[in-house]
Amino acid sequence: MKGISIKDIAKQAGVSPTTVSFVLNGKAKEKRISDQVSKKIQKIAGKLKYKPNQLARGLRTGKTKTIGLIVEDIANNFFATLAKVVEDEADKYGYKVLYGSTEDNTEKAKGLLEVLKYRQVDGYIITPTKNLDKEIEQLQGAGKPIVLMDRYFPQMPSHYVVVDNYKGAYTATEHLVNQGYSKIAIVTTTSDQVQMKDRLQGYNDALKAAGITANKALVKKLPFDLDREGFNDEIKKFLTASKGLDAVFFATNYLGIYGIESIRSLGWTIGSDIGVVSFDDHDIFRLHSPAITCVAQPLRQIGENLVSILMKELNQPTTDMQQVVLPLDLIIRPSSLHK
Amino acid sequence: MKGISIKDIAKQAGVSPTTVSFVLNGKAKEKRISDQVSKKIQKIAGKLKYKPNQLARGLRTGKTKTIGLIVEDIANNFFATLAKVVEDEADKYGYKVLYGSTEDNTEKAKGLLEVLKYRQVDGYIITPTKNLDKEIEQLQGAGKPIVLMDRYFPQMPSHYVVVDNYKGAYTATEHLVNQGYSKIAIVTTTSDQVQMKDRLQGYNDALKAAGITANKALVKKLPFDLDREGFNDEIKKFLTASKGLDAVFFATNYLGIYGIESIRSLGWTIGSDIGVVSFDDHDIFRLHSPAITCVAQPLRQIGENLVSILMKELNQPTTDMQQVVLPLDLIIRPSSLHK
DNA sequence: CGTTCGTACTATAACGTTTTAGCGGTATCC
DNA sequence: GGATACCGCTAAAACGTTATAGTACGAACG
Repeated sequence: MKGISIKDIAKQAGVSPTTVSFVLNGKAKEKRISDQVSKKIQKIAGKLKYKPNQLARGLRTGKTKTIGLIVEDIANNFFATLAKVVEDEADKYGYKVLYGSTEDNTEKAKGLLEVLKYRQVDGYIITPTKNLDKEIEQLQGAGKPIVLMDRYFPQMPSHYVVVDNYKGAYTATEHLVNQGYSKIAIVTTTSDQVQMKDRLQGYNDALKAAGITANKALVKKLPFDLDREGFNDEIKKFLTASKGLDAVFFATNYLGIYGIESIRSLGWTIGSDIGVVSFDDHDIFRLHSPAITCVAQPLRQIGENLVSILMKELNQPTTDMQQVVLPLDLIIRPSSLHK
Repeated sequence: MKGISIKDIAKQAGVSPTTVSFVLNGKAKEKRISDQVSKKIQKIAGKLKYKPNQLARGLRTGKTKTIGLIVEDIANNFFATLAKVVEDEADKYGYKVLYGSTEDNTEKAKGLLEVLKYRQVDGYIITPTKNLDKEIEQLQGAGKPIVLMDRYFPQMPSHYVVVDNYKGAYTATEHLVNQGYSKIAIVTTTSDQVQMKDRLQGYNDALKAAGITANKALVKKLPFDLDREGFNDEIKKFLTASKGLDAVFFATNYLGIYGIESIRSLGWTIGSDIGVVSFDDHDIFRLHSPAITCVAQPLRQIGENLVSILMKELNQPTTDMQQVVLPLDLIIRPSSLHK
């Protein structure tokens, strides 16, 4: 069950494969193929439902019309929704998406890059892990367009699309202060990557601006690779250890989810016993009672920017880096209003 | 920045590309290449970090080591989690995944099949839409292994991995009856595909078995393409129109989520005012207060089965169809206990 | 009338791999 | 001593494209 090839069309039209290729690639004018022949070829191609073999084309041209999408965890709501947007947008340009999850593990990420590289993807959208800068620079050096997302390497020039993490965290913390909460903790990750640093900094600066002195005991950093129980145990331990604590800011959506679960299992009432704000929106936050205040990322915008930058680079590479920082929305809900 | 090719290795080793290919494909013994040469080639390949060009290989062999994953909506928790499992499992066999979302739209699904076909994926995992049987049969006819998931076409032989929808719905409904609820509604989709039919049948039969006469006014079918507000409006309208209603079974996870939102915005108390059970588990159901009883799908098992069947078919196609029906777990939570 | 030019195509090579057929040489057989 | 078999390897073709160089033909030019 072989597919239709350019040769089949050539045979039927009584011309050479070269001519068929020219016509089908819109080079009829340029290559001075007569309208007559041109139309005949078009018609036959249509009738036979000819679809170019992307492998052969890729082998010859070096372009596969495929982009690699590397995320932290495709099962996570944030990345899955983004994957959908990327799929949609890429499709508009005729590109398909190969995806992979790093689990925030640098070795896994390197493996993914390797595989995608020898699968000849044309460009990459990457949520980088720690220490992935060397590999990324190497790919860039090889002329492969890359757009980073969610985070980037401050010392390394690159295209990226991120959100204003600092301001998001600042606004969230400020909001808690304005609502009358004063002993405000943050639960974040052990990651020292820029996005988490910025969030922590935003939290710290907002407290300082409110005249609240920093208290290291109110900052809890958790590793990525705990399981559900591990997260819950750690969070509960942390929350109960901090006397007088009256609000907590969770720095990622999954921390927020575990956080809610933990607080509930402690029997505390969200809002009055403890104010809660989380980074990232999620159906859960909207539906929880009380609903959870959050800093929402503009997912569609992020995805659109990622793909449009990548496509621009694929078509006409430039030397200047496109760096987009999108604003965040603070969505205020009851979880932070009942002090 | 060309990659290392088999020719580079051949040159360095002073042998022909053929020999290199034999050795690197493990055919050294079979093709009687001497250990000496064999080892030399291995060493050079290792040193140069040779990675075969998958395009060239694919062009020659017709195998791309890529599988196409067609789901309803990759942004949906159920499908995203599944995509992760499929990614993991496929990786074990050296396969990568190209994905696409149908939005339950047959035309989109056809488009996806088309694209994946001329991208030469080796096999498919498909959540079929209505009327996709013709296209699937055609692909099967072309010798492409396909495993269906979530649903299948009863009149068409195919491999599939599904869950026991009938029994799941039956058990869920029976549970509501046992808890003392008696006027039990179901909110399902307009889809007349087998998985939804089975769920509806399970619901009906469980009621019948309990001596409760069917009441068409308690069955609500909603189309897939509403927006959030549309779903909420419809559900609210339905729930308030049914006098005496004391429990409701939502037949998919997204319906369950909208359902909770709707019930809450009506000001009803889940559990006492109205018992709730949903199909599919979700973080939301676990974290909601009260937590929502649900019929959970064994995601990892589904994914593992899908990939393992597909791989078996890729390696040694058989004529008999592998059809797996996995059992479901009823996870009982407070939303269905307070009558 | 020989040269140049333009038109409308085509032959051929190349991309990197795998596969088939085969080659030159030595050893074995009857 | 001629056929046969094995050994260790290689030449060449093929997969389906695209890009480069070129060709055959007629017209225009000087």
